Amino acid sequence: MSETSSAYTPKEIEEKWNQYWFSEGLFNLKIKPGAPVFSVALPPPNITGNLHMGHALNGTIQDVLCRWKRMNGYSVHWQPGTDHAGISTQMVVERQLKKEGKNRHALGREKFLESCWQWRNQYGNTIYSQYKRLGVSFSWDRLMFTMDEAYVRSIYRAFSILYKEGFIYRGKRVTNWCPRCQTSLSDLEVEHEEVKGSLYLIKYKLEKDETKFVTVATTRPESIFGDVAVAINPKDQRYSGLAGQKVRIPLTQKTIPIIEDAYVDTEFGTGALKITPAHDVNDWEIGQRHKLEQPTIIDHHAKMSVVDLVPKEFQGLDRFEARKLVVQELEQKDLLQETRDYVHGLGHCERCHTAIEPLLSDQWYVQMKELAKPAIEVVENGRVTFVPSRYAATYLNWMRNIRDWCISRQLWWGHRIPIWKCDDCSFEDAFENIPDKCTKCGSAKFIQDPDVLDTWFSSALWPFATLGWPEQTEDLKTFYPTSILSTAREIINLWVARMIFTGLKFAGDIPFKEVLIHPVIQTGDGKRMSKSKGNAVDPLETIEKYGADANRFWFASLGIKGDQDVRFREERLLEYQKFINKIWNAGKFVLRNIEGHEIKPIDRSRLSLADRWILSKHSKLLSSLDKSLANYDFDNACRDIYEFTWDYFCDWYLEIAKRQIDSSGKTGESCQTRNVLHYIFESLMRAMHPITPYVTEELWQRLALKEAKDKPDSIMFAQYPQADTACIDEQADADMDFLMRVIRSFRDMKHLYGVDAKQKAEVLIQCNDSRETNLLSQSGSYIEWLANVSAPSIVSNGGPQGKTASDNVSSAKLYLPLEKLINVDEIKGKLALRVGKCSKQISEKRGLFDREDFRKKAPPEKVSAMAEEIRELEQQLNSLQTQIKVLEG
RNA sequence: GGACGGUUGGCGCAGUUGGUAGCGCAUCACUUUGACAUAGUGGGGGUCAGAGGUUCGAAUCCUCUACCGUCCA
Repeated sequence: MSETSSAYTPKEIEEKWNQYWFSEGLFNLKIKPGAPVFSVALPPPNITGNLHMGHALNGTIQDVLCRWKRMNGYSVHWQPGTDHAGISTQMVVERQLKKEGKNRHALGREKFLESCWQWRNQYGNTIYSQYKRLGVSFSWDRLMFTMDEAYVRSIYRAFSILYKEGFIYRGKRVTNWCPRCQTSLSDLEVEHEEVKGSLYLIKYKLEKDETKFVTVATTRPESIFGDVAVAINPKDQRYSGLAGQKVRIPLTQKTIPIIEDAYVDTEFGTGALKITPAHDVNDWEIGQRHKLEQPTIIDHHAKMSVVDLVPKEFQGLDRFEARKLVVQELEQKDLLQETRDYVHGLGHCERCHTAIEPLLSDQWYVQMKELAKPAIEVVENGRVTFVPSRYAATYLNWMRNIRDWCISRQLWWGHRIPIWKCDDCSFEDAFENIPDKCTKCGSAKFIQDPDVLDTWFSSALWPFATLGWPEQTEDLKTFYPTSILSTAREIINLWVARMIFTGLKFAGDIPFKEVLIHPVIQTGDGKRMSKSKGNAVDPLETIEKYGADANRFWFASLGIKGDQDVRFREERLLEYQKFINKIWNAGKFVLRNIEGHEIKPIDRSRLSLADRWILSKHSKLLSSLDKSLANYDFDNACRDIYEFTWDYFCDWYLEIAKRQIDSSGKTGESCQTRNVLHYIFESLMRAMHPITPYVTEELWQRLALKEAKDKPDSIMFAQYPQADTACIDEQADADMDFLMRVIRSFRDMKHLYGVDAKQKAEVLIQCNDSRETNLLSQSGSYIEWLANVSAPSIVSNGGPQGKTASDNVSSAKLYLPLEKLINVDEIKGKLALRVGKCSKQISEKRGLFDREDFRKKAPPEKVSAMAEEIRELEQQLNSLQTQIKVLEG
């Protein structure tokens, strides 16, 4: 970066400071004895993942809070880490093996796991370097991985507690089976999607009288071989008397009973439901109620099983092939009554998008009812709160209707379920340490369960397992419960809920006090971003293009309390890139002006109006920032910073400061101006630092007084600026506001009448109010400087005669004599325009004011304010009309 | 089917206890004065999805409707 570069170059600055922050180890966890604690656990990204918009947004939110708290003197711990992502990682590694012509079964479990570790060590940490570019202040010396040794110990302890207390059981249930991934999935890992399919109406002939039949509606005709009953609603008149009779399964002639069950929806299809317990969750439940068999007729690969129930010609066929063939044969035999187009929800594997096959299988479950109870209570009684609060309902709805959690996965990569079973004596138990023989009979054939745990089982322990639980470590005592958890709403049930119940169960306390749910960033046209659709915007590219600070400012400006979805807009990044550039240039200006001058504390007794005004605005900014950050109103914080910096500091104060420095060396004002410039800008850098760490570090390092003994190594450890209420000066605000209106009015008049902006026009102000007269004479130079007019002459009465533009601001009447400046003829038309505009405003306001009800019932101050507005407008109109007359005469 | 969110100038959005609408981008005009043309100055542009209600007065509160989106069944 060179002193003279006019545009900000983010990449250069970001690399420079990243290098410094890391080489000095500034991000390493430091516990300050006695200081308040702020603790955050980063939602661990998946080792197969790359940084996406959600990570970047969420990272920014957490970083803003962590940096803010750190600057406020807190001991801040932000726990970073990654999770092993069972299915994803296994898929990635298997794909790689396939390219090499290998597969995991040929390789064997042990070798396969070696490949997984190899892959993880090579690629599993890329997301860290991506987070680094975003500038997040993790406790970088505390990286954790869910398969680290210490972490695994926590998992085995947690599992074994649940097992010994009877919360974990093995059960044969219909689970979501992914035929591609060859594993079961929890309900939450299944995505429901609308698909266009068909509803087939199939005739099941009555055993007693083959001329009669019951028509059953189904979307899965291939499953008829697994039917064990046809169910009807007991209230359904159409089928009265049929219960207890038998029907024949088409194509096989097997007889099955007609049963009655209130579950059957009479409105759906024909009102007769075929029951296939092994291949449908609801059918399984009905089957349980009626003590029916559960024959499996589709296998783990979603092919028709080789069993007697399935006719030979279908055995081994893929389920969709079989469907076609079944339909064909039904048609041939006139057993297909009708085929209707039908759109219905179908479960797909979240990872590979294969249609889920509901399958009866042995799985491990966690009994949830009792565990959920305290987790519901802590949200109901407000110990854990959601921001925005509406998400508490999402959470409670899930938890109150909680079903048991299927925690076993038929994978190799992950935490192998710590249950051993003896081949000889059938003894089975959970162990935290690997046993070498059966603890009951001593047999060596003591074999560990082949399945691994759901990845979310390990993630559920994240807030305390990372801190050393089950050991009562200092870290755990200091940083648990954590302060906030920030995440996306899609994992409230998947993850947040599970952390809350495990936290209460194992760590004995809530895992966090507040849950911040940020919006989801969609594509520009409101679609969900996804890698597979190829419509995802890569935050690394936008950081490269616009700079990390601009990206972070955008993320923060989205806030978390507004819309639940926001659309990606490149224009916004451009806007904030320009804003960072603006700050850069303002910084350059300040630096250039203080160079070679001794900066001292501000002498309050020698301040100009503009100095007092900017100090007042600055104090107001700081107190509002404090409130905004404490309430997680990041959007408000950004707006306030943007407005202060651009509209007040750059547009007005800097322009006045230039002239103050130039013109009034002898009064000593220039010296105060430099002090004020430095004071405000240095403070602004600290105020902004949590949002835009790079540009603020760069400028602050250059601004910070070198002689200051206690100057910290980085702005990240500097004190967050506090509002100085003594600086809040309502009178200065009002006075500046008046002068700004006068200045704008002169600019406007010059423009309106086509006066060359560079021409220093002679102006005159007539004013009767003593306060405003004083103000105009004391600070009249602001008008001269900023409106580019001559020093205004102020008179108490008698405006100029002749061809003159005029305007009213408060009690002041502004005159701009035009004869010498422009062609007077043009003016008339322009004045007429203004008359029209002014009259329109008056009639609008009159519309309200002239209503009797308004004057009678509205608060008196509102009525008088309105009257005042109208009076001013009328005066203006009057003045305009007079002007036209003057010009005409 | 249930729950939630959104609908404000061309686009993206503000609008905290109701007082007749603001910002950024874009657009038009003027300006290259030494922080910044990734700039400055000024202008034009909306009656707040629709309907009804409460009120002297509603973008803001209530009811219904439409459309878009998300989550859970």
